[in-house]
Amino acid sequence: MKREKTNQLSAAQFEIMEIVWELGETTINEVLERINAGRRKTVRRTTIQVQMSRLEDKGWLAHRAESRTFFYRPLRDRSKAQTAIVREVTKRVFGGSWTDLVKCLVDQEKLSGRDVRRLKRLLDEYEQK
Amino acid sequence: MKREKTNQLSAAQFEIMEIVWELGETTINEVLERINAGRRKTVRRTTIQVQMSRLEDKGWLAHRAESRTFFYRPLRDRSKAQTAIVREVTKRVFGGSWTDLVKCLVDQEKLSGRDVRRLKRLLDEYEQK
DNA sequence: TATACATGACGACAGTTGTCGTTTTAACGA
DNA sequence: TCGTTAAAACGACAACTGTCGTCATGTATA
Repeated sequence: MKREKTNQLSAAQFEIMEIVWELGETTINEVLERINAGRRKTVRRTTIQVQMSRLEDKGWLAHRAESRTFFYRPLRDRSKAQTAIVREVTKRVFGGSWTDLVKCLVDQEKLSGRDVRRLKRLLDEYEQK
Repeated sequence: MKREKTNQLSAAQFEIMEIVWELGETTINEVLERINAGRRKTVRRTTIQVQMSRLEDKGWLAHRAESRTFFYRPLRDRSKAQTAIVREVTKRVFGGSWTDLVKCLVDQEKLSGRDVRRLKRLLDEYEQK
């Protein structure tokens, strides 16, 4: 009956986090502005506000108040979040096989020649260690 | 106010699909048995039933009735589903950069020497074409 | 000072998800 | 034939999500 709680980022929440990671310490208005920049369908301020509160509940953000305005800062790294997501997908979708994931990428034939060379270089570097 | 509908697989739904992909054509009971095999916390039959109905609504499964029993079969490939998920993650989490995704994997230092060699071979083959 | 304005607080709502419990009904065995 | 039983149908519910609208209040301005 009870579902375990995850504190995982939803799509909209990740998008907001991206902006906070980029700006370092920021306000609802700044995030709102970024979110709505070049968007056909814009969202309201309260939407962002609620999501940022939820992000705080989940432990991704913290804020301090300066006068009437809240300044939010990220509590966790972007790379940590990315890693967690990739790990989850690898586990859930590829039975934990990292190579199967990469194989899936390669099979999509979306990699350019440069991409391939870049990856090989990455792997070479990795092998050095 | 209106959200676009996705027909994307949820975690629990993907897990059920995995079983259907493996078994080819199967019943609720078979799926239930697999799901509950080696699980601390088991789920009820209706849980599976509801999820499989939802999968049918979303276009992932179809069924035929034989006597009182429904036989379900997958309508889409496993690899297609995997690809869709990887593509979505790449786009949403890595700004569409496949190489950044792989870099994230490599940075986790979870790849074994054999993994690396396997990947390099994969890339070599890919380069041939 | 009086008032408009900006900002966070609250509550709401429909859609999805993960999970059940209960009801109906067809099929099978005594 | 008739009761038992297994399957699907139905409906429910709490948690989360994406999105609002409205309210209270402190702040800055005329």
